[in-house]
Amino acid sequence: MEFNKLADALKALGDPTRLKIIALLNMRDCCVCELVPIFGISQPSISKHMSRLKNVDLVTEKRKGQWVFYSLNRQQLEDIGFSLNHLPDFSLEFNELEKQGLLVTCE
Amino acid sequence: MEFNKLADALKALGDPTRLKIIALLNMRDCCVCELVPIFGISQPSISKHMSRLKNVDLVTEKRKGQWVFYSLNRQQLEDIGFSLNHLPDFSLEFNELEKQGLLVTCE
DNA sequence: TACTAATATAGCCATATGGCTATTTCAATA
DNA sequence: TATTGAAATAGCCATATGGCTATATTAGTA
Repeated sequence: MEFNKLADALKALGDPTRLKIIALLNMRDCCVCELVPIFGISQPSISKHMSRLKNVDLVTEKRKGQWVFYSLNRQQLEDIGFSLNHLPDFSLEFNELEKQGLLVTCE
Repeated sequence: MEFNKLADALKALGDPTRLKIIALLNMRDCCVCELVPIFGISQPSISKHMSRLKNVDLVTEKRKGQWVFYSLNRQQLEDIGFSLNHLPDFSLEFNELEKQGLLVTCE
């Protein structure tokens, strides 16, 4: 996953409410009106959280009648875990540091 | 990992600067004065980032002479990835919803 | 066509965040 | 001891965030 996308996705996950929403969606698709009583926060607040999760492709939505059901994008969640364990190679940065004599080689 | 700790750790990772610091530490231990020219931000800003990473156990520090070297806590990073792929079971929340007749069972 | 229910959007507000400069602390050294 | 260099802390500021209420939008129904 592209580096800044990864940071964005982690940021979206780094809120207890959104993380719990992800855990709930991992069990079962949910609509907004189910999440409201679980969290005890307003409907617009839940909607805003869903919007953030959707923006980083962690959830998808599907309208069913008057409800909008949200599903977890498990692939994206896996990709995040994978990316965390396969962080990009930044040796170029160290080469640059060395070129400028800024590497600290201690002991 | 405890749920709120996980959210805190993800939040710490959810910033491009800190995520890149983690990626850099994955290659090699670094001190603050090496990170400053890499990011082009002030020394106190780097220090603050290191402090946040330390608070969620993603890095450890070791003083060597006048420098403080930071190391990645790979175990913690792995734990985060693992926890993401093994989110807690929140069926109780759905039981509660059902008890209150708030489950939306559509189609 | 109204009316209701679910969801989204707009906009407000208090707090958190990520940058900065100035200053302090701590270790090495002249 | 005085000085220098690295890192941490304090405190400022602009922006982002996560809550809220009010209002729009959309689908189902009387």
